[in-house]
Order: sequence, then C-alpha cells, then structure tokens
Amino acid sequence: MVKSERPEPRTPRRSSRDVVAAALAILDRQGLPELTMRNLAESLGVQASALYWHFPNKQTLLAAVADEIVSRTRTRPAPADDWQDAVLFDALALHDALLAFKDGAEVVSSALALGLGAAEAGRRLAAGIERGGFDRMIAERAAEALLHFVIGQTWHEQQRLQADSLGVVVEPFATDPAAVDATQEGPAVFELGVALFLSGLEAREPAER
Amino acid sequence: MVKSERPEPRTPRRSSRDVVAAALAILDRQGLPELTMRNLAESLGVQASALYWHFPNKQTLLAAVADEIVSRTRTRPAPADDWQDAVLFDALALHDALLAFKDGAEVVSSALALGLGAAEAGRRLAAGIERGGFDRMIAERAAEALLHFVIGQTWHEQQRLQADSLGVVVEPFATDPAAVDATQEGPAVFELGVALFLSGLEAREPAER
DNA sequence: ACCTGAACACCGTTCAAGT
DNA sequence: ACCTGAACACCGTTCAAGT
Repeated sequence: MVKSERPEPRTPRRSSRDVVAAALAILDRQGLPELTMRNLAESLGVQASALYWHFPNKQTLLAAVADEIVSRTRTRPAPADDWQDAVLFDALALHDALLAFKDGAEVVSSALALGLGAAEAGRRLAAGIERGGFDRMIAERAAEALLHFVIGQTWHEQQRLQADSLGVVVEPFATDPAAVDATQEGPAVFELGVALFLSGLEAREPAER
Repeated sequence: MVKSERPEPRTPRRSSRDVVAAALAILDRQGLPELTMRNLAESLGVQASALYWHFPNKQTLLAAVADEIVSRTRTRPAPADDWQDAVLFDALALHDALLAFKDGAEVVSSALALGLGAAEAGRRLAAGIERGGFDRMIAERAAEALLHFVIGQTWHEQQRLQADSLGVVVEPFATDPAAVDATQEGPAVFELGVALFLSGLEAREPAER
C-alpha cells in the first residue's frame, strides 16, 4: 500500500497538450500548409489515426492551437490608470501574439469565425473597454469589432511579411505608395486603426472617470 | 473577303468568365468545401486539368471569384451629401454582397489577406472617407481598418447563419446573452461597429464641410 | 486555342484490432 | 487508455498528346 497507490507511468504516451505543442512547433517553423495530420503524427512518432483519439477532427485540433496562441498574449504588468492605454496595450499584445507563429493570424481568424476559439481575446478587450464606463452591450460589440480589425489587419500584414521573406519582391522601389508603407510602417498603421476605434468610443460617452 | 474576316465560332468553348460564373454557382448552392477543381470541371462538362488552361492554380481562380463577389456590391444611387452616410452605405452594401453567396466572406477574406482580390472594396471606402476632408493617407488606412472589420464581422455572422440553417441549435433559450443577440440583431451590431469607426474619424478633424 | 487521359503525390477520416 | 495498419474516398497539379 506504499507505492502501488500511484500506478507507474508505463509507457509515456501523448496527451492532448503534447499534440498541440507539436502542432505549434510545425506551425512555427513550417507554416499552416505543412500542418497536416500525417506530418503532425510523424513528429510525435505515431500514426495519423492515433491523433483521432485526442481530437475528433482537424478543425477541433486547430481551435485548440488557436486558443494556445491567444493564451500566450502578454498581459498588462500594472492595472493601467487610463482605459484607452490599457485597451491599446491589449490590442498590441494580441497583434504580437499572432505574429509569433507563422500563419498565426490565419489560424486564429478561422477559429474565431467558426466560433471555436480565441474567445479569451474578445473577453479581455471587452473588459478593458468596460472600464471606460461603457455598458456591457456596447463594450462587447466594440470589442468584437476591434477584434476583427486586429485579426484581419495582422493576417494581411503577416502574409506580406512572409512574402517578403521569401524574396517575393513586388516592386524594387515604390510606384504604389500604399504597398510600401504597409510593409515598412506596419506598427504605425496598426496603432492608427486602434486609435480610430478608441476615439470613436470616447466620442460616444459625454465624460467618464 | 466578306465573312471569312470573322472566323465562325467552331465549338463554343469556355472562357475564364464562364469558369468564374460556374464557380459562383457552386459556391451559392453548395459552399466553399464543395468548390473543388473536379466538381467545378464537371459542372462545365470538362476535365479538371482543362481548368489550368484558364487559371494557373486554384488560388488565382478563387481571387477572381472574390473579385466578382465584391464587384456585385450595390452602388450609391445618388452622390449623397453626407460623407458618413455614404461610407455607411458602402459598408452595408459590401456586407450584403458578402452575404449573397455561401461562404462569400471567407472567400473574400482569404483573397484580401493574400493581396489578390477585393481591392475594389477598399478603394471605394477610401474614396468615401476622403470626401470627408481627410488626407489620402489617413483615408486609406481608415478604409483598410474598416474593411477588415466588415469582412471579419460578416464572416463570423455568415458562419452562425449557416450553422443555424443546418439546425445546429446551440442553445434552446439564452444562457449566454452574447450568443443570442449576435444572430438575431446582426444588422444592428454591424451598424454599431461602423458607427464607432465614423465617430472616431470625425473626432480627428476639427470641422469639415 | 482549348481540352483529354492518365498519372503523381498527396489529403482527412474510419475502423477493426492490438496492448 | 492509447495506438497500429490498412483502407476509403477523395484532393490539386502536371504533362504529353490530341483537335
């Protein structure tokens, strides 16, 4: 009755968390097109059919991957006195989290559209907006709008970054100015979009805090 | 030299436009997963390999489909005296155009992210915003942000509509209020998002017009 | 100019069976 | 509880060849 209480880990088999971790590794260094059930299984030293014990299908697996990407979003170090700064921080942090994995924005975009993952990101933004004194309904809808902007913009940006890194030089020097500043001043464009949202919200309520 | 100038149309073969039209028909009644090169070829009475004479690959074909969906966006009947009304009109019109085809928002979202199609939608929004007195750079970036919101929101909405129509009833009656109003008050949520954008823009310039 | 026929190198998923 | 092995029903794409 001493050690038989805890059965020894016979052969160290895979958990769902291991599968997601392996999927993230493939995403990171190879991208979404290479994230097939067969490649994933091989990286785990297992048959593709074994994955279906952990997840009912690929879509569900991708939703778990999306959740993991979003959950790695950097959080605010301090409670931040200005609600607009707080929301901007969260939006930028999500932006970075999506950029951290190849095709990260696309994965999260699909999961969100299917209503499967990435819910945490929306909740965080909504909470930040609510602290600005808006009622829950307005805050939730504004958060959803902001979320769609962040993900769509980041997806587009990430696609251009990867095209550039593959040496797909569209133009040696600018003929279309929009194409250039989009790749080079990415963060600035992004922040401007968020700022438009925030001033739109601010204009709604007479005065808060 | 009378009629031999114009060679008679021997056998009426397919043009690229025919291919896109057939693709739209499949999209409309079956959706994106059924839009395979083989299904598309079959609907045209042709082998799948024949499609590669018209388009270099499926991605390019889908970009053409996205362009066609966007090009069917309803245009303003009159020049509209208020620029905000004009932009709201364009945003709602794009929303409707995306909803007109099954998985329309997803197709356009992917094409836009890949930088392949849907450029016309962005140009139209930017032009409308510019009429509000903003400089071109601000207008273009604001239009891009708005475009990402419109497409992301519509994709999400369309996914829920199709889930509903398949009888995938998530909840018989509301436990999570956010899930309910999103499907039932879709247009209102959408308009609120656009309105936030517009008031954000308005707050930027002291006074115009 | 437009298409066929056949092939290549893959996919996601299922399922009986093993340990 | 976790996985194998084999199969099913597909994919997108290429390419020599036809008309």
